[in-house]
Amino acid sequence: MRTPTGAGQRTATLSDVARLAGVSIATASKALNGRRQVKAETRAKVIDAAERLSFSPNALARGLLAGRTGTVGLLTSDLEGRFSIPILMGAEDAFGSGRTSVFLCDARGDAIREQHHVRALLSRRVDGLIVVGARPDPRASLGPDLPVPVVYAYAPSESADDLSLVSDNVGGGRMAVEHLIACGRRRIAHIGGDPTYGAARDRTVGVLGALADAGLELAGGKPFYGTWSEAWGRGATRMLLEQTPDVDAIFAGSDQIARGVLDALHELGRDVPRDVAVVGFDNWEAMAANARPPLTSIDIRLEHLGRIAAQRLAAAIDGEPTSGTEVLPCRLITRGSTAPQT
Amino acid sequence: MRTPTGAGQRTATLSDVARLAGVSIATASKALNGRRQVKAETRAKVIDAAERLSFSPNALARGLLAGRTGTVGLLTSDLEGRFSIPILMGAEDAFGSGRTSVFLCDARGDAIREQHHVRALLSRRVDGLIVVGARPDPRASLGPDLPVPVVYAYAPSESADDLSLVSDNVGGGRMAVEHLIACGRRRIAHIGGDPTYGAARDRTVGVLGALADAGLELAGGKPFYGTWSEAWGRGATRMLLEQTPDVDAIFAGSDQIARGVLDALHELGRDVPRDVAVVGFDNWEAMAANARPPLTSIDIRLEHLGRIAAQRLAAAIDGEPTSGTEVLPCRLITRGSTAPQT
DNA sequence: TTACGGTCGGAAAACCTTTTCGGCCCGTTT
DNA sequence: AAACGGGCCGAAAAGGTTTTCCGACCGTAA
Repeated sequence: MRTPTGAGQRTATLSDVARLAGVSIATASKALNGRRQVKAETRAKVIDAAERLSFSPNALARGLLAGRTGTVGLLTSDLEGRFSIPILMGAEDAFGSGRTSVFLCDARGDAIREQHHVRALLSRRVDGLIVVGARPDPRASLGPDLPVPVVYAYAPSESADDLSLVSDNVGGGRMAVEHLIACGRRRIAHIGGDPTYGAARDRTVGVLGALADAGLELAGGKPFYGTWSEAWGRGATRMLLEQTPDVDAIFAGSDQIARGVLDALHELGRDVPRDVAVVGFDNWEAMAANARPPLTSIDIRLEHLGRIAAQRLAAAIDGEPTSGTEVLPCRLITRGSTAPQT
Repeated sequence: MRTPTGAGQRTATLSDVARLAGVSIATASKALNGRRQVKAETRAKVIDAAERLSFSPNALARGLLAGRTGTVGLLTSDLEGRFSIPILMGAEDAFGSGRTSVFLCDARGDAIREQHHVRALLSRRVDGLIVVGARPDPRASLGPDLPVPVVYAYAPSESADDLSLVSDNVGGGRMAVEHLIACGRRRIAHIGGDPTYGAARDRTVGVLGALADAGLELAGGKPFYGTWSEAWGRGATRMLLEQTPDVDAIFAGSDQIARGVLDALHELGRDVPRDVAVVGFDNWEAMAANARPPLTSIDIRLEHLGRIAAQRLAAAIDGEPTSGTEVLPCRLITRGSTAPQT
């Protein structure tokens, strides 16, 4: 066998440790794992030997024996990592510094690649999978007969037998509008994103609900739908103001759209937040915090989503599976674009 | 043993396949791996049995035996995934649909977490590591005596014995200015990022080089340094225009800064690109493509970086290690903010 | 009929760790 | 003095795969 590169010697194995410590392999194993059938003195000798050899137990052998690898796959389809990295962080946090590691693979929204990765992960005997879809709409299930539990996050599975975790877009829309109302706004418009996204429509549902509860009408008469782009935010704002000049608040379907909204308002000479308050969605830090003024936004708490996903997955691995769709609440992040009216 | 959740039956093993096919384990293995000491008819029987049981070989057992796992760890410290996801994609591409998988872990720039992940990856016997730093400056080496080869990408290692891959910030700065000159600009200013970043200073070096070659001076007299934010881009632009009103081009140290520059120029009544051309850096799609006008930017080709990193790592794993720092060229992406003067 | 070469299948070792069970030794009790 | 019990340690099996080597069988040539 060729010696690996930067590598020094072949990695030490347990029998190397045992030999150096002058004990059997079994005793070495027990000593290192805290089993208490070894004399303290013997244990110390073994531990010392292990350190000297910088021994690290072979997780392959351990996993082979235990039937568990302490490994979880996070399969994403996110092209920019905006969603998956926070979810990954949350999941890592949930597993803490324990034995379980989370590994991320990117399928790029390609079903072939996804299949490839699933096979690779399963052959490596991960204990479970977290699947993060490309967009928040329901996606095809990986199937009912996988050998490990699966949790779908961000995008739910089409199958009700799977466990899915999604964020509460209806509640988020409601939250945005309630905040605007609390800021004293009454003529609230909504510039949504791509209407082929369920999330876009759900947010509108929340908007209309909150308005109805407050006895208000949607300014502009109807929600505007377009694309998830700044350009659409600009265009829609111009249309809206032309048609309904007395708008005093705009809830945008995403932070990108909100950036366009801010831009257009600025150009049209409307002060934000004095004349018009603006709320975005996603709390995409780079977009929202750097806007002028900084953008109030609905945070969908992806880290939290990842943490819950990991908890549910751990429970399922331990034999307590769940199914159905769990809807996680959003959170309002207040910034300058909605400073309450004075 | 408890049966896993969504799981059906225990996963099939090679001996299950062998039994179903009526052959020995050895023969089953050879049949599935294309060894040619089995009759075609026997092979067919085995393959059929494997499919019926949806057999997938246990990579743990295989790796244990082979001393190789076909696994590479991508250890990142990137908080938003803007850098690591493209690098991950490039690396996955380089390994193609072959046997090797790339798994990403996030250390969040925390040395403790990084150590933890390194240990976890090594105990799982990855064949190599790609380390992606948090920022493009040199970072501490993981050490010379790891049992597997390591490639540092984006941020070089402090040790010359390691192999590092970085993007050519000097060349990128040069490229931006040369482009502006080619567009007919002569009074070119530079609004850089955080001067504690080597990358910020390197880009300036390229800028000054290109200007010198063309016999030009830097407009504004000196490069401006600040932070990597839109706010800084806005502020610096205002300062710059007050002091040097006849500027006809601005090269910004990042796309975020460039967004601020565009914003300020717009506010000051300068048309882009007619009065002032603007070039950004990073080619951060969401920022650059949605700017108004769309932003010409220097692309540091992270996918390419990931691809090369994977190739070098593969070579090192195969016993042909390299060391030193390899500098990869950038690429200019032309958009509306520098339409050539007519 | 015997010897020989080639083809194909199987037994067994190896990879590394954990755990069970048996055995040894020493001290204590009857 | 004999028996018993407890504390420590080691032998061995198990987990799933690949590979090496050996043996069996068949057909052909002498």
